[in-house]
Amino acid sequence: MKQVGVVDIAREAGVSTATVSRVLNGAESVTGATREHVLEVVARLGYTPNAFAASLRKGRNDAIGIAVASISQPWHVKLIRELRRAIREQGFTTIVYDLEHSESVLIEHTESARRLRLAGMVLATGDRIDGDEVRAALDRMAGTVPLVVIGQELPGAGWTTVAFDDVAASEQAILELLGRRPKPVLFLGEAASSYLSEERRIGVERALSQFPDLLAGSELVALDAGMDFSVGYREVQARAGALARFGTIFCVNDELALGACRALSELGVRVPEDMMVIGYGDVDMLPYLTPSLSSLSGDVGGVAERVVRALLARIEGGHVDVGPKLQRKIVHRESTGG
Amino acid sequence: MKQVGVVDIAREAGVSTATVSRVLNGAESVTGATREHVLEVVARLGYTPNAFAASLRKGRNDAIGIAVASISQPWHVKLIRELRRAIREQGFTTIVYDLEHSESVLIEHTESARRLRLAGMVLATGDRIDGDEVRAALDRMAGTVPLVVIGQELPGAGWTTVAFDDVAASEQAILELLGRRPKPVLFLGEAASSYLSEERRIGVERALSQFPDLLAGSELVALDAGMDFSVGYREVQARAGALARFGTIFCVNDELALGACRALSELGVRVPEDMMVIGYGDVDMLPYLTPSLSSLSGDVGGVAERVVRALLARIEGGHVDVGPKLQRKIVHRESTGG
DNA sequence: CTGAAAGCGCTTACAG
DNA sequence: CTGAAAGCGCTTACAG
Repeated sequence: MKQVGVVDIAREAGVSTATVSRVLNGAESVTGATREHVLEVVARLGYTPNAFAASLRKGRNDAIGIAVASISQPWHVKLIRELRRAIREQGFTTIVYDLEHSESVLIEHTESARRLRLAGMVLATGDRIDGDEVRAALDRMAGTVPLVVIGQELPGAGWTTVAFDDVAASEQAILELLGRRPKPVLFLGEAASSYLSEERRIGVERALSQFPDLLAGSELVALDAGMDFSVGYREVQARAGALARFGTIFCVNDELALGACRALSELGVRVPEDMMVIGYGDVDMLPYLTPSLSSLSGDVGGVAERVVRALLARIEGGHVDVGPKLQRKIVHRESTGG
Repeated sequence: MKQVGVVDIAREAGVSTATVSRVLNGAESVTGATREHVLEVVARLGYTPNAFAASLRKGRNDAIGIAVASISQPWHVKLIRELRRAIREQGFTTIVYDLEHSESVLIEHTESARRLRLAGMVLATGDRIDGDEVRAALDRMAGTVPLVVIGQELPGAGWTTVAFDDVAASEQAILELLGRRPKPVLFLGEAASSYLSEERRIGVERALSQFPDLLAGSELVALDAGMDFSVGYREVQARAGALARFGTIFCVNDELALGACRALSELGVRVPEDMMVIGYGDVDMLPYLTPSLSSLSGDVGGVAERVVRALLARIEGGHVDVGPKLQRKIVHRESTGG
């Protein structure tokens, strides 16, 4: 069964394919009566234009890619929602890519973006993108697809960056928590593969360096095993005997913090009385946990807005000043004493 | 700056565009030397084929759509991962659609699927799809795009369904829990808009109907407000005075169960001593909550495998017997007494 | 306001 | 094993 095309519609409606195309693309010039008639035929024959033919002819694709490190992480899902909303307001469609924290998947997606001649691409990941292969793939993609990266700045990159000031956020949070309880900190971060962890660790160190004795007692862990609940759980369990020396567990994301809390509860360590716990991202579920979890929150809608503004500027061949890094704020809940 | 195309490669390599195409599509017939040379030129000029032109000419698209009710729900994300893996093994690419629990978004996506001439579509949602408009859009899509639906069966539908036997799962779970504690049940489900809730409610009723006095004391709630943490929390809070009469809170998903637990904890109701709580889906985080949450789990990988098998059969114009409904099993954790 | 015709960039019978 | 040429289904100058 052959699908119906413009020519079928044109023949049936007694007009040219040009007129059909004009009606379907909302051209002003078509007479009311003609328009009605064509639309009636389109509906009757159940015609849907072939997107490939249209894009090929137009020489452009109105889709913008949204690539996130992992759709398993609620923060990224929130970001996707906000970006979609902002992008659709500008008349573009979106296509979501899940990187699954994998370099090879990212590289594949850059190729897909090129093949599809995407109008633009947004990349949000805390994983490093400065490895040789990844960097080359991104540079290659950015050559034809305007790119905006969320979260990390690379020297000499051919794209725009929108980011939170995580160094400052971490520093300030640690100072505030040390004010509540001046004891060493256990920082659960990720190894060299994570740009975000690096930034956040630097902030923590910066704050602690004001108190050399506390810094000496602190432990800044660099994990290699991903960042989910199980890892937070395992790392705290592994330090069961040494927990008394810490006053705060500072986690590079909310999932780690959740896992850490579970381990503490099993070990009989009370939160926040014996240990404060805080995460990063301020995901929706945090108020509903027991204890409810404190976190460093950031304005996702604000990020989306900036990203889209920057992307549109790039698409139109210009640049735009995205302004200073965005600020985070600390949200206290039970896990830091409310 | 015009993008480079096959003709540029052909000219530079001193061959025809046909040969370039053959090399790029892995045809057997090309000589080793020619192949090497063409690939060298492709790499040197940084050529990426135009996906629109290729698909238009080939008359097909090797992409399969995966539409889920909401990517905010971890169970759906797990499903996406498994489906992607299974689909890619078959040589297709995937494209993810987030329905955001919205009928209009679903309808838009069916149109997108038609325009893109997708090779197939997988739809996973617990929301009803038998409303007039939605049903019409799905029928229309299924006319050209092979469709497999996960989770709900519709009479006379032109697609294949793969589903869990949720009626049986709920019935069995309730019977088991009544064995542990013969008290009335508070069921938190969704209103008429949810097919899944309906199935699960029926199972619960079926089990309770064996114990008329318990059925009389039970309450089967039909919520209208979505299914996230906040709803579970609010509904339990709203029944603060009446909780003593129930022995179990049975939730239609894990997020509701999490919210319910938080409310119970605030009200000083101990889980599981005073109240058992169980959810649906067995999401990854459950073991790390306090208390850890019991749930009805299902084999997501098994679903993905069946779906892909059914979809391939449809794509090739045939049908396939997907077999009986899949079984769930109850996973006991602290919230039901371990 | 409308139509005839060219052409977007590929792939694939067909011929050699 | 390779090339010349047709054609996938649209949209858009161009002409009327």
